Amino acid sequence: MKIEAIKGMSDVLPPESENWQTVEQLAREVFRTYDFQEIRTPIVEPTELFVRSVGETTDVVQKEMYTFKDRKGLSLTLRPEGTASVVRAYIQASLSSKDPIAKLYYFGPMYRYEQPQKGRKREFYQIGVELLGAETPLADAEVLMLLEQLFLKVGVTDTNLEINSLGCKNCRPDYIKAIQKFLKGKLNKFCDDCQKRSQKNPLRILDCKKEGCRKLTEDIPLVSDFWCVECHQHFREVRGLLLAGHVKFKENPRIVRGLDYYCRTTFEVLSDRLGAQNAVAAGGRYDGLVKDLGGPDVPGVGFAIGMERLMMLVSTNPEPRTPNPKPLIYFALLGSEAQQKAMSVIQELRAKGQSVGCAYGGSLKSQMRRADKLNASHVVILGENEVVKGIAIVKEMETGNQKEVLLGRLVEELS
RNA sequence: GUGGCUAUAGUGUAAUGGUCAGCACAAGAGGUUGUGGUCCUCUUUGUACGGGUUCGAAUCCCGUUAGCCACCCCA
Repeated sequence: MKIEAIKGMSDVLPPESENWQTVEQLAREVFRTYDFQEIRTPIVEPTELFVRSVGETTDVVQKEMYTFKDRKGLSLTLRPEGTASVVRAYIQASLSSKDPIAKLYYFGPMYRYEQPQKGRKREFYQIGVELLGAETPLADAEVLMLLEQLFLKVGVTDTNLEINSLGCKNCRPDYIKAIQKFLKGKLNKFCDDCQKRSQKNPLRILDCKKEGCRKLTEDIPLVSDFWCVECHQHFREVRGLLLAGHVKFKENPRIVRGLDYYCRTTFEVLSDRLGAQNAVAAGGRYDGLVKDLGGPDVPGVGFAIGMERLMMLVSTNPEPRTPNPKPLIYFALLGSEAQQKAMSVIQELRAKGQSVGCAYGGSLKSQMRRADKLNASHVVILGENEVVKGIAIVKEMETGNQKEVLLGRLVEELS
């Protein structure tokens, strides 16, 4: 009976894990240049947090959360997204009273109980950014500029940024009413899903993929016609700033987000190399959220990048085979006496930062074969003969040259 | 939650219902005293799981699980 990872969850093995590290490192570098700082929050939170932030009627809350009771009967949930936790932490630590602006980023796993498919796992990693405390369009623009920079930095250049504004508390209700009015009388012509959407979240009808529904909504009223003066102004300024910052984007009045807390600016980064789940990053503004969760009335804007999806775009770049040897020194050891003699040398080299491997047994031939497989730059051969003479043989693998070195001089020779 | 496709060593793949499930790569051990890559020899590892049909099942049927793809939805 084999034990395997559960459905929708997978291991990131070497050498792929190295690629993850590289991307994460580049991301951290970008965050630093934008003066964002890392926040780490628990993976498990009270269920209530997500119900209240993401929204009771959303699919994420209704059917996708990993929710369970702890030993005292408290309802806990594995976080399905990052923003709620960050906002919770922001409120809990009273960050707003220490600094009116908080610029935070995170990196970690999220959990959603969904049917896995291309680019979608039940456990998936996100890189996220939250900028709290700034209502100005400049904040939206800065976050989007950061996002673009990050993609450029990791070498992904064939994605498209699409933006929209969902309006705010004041003007969105009018828009929803308009949609419902538009649907009246012809709802039965829409697909089953859209009929359900008209009740639950009428905005979603806008991004139905079915051709029939698409046709029917060709002349549906657009949000832009319902923006209040402030939303209009806000969105115009965001666009202006993006243009000034040379960020390429497309306006898409049909972008609708599935999480309730979004308002005003929303955006998605799309790729046609990802299959049906074509968004590699998405986000937007969430001005009422902090207050809704019991904090001060602080605005916010942020995004999350799907790490697995990003890696799909990154790793398809052809990587050149590098035959260059690694700076790895491999110790071929024959006999227990040789092993003993090698210990202090190995320890010293590693302490100096040198990467060192050693054979755990086998013939010299197999040890050499292994050194070659590991792509070691040098092999130190230490057998019974060498121990007697108080020396070791140092072989440079690329040239095949080798020389005898006194044991006492080994560290010096190799570092 | 729904639908379609799939499941044979670590990986990629063969095998009309009928010998011991074959091949390649990978991995490991050797190739006259203790020296890597090429080459040669040998070795390890497999029909996802559970039922059924049959004289006989990798092969046909049912169920389960997992993977892939899509819907819903989302990063």
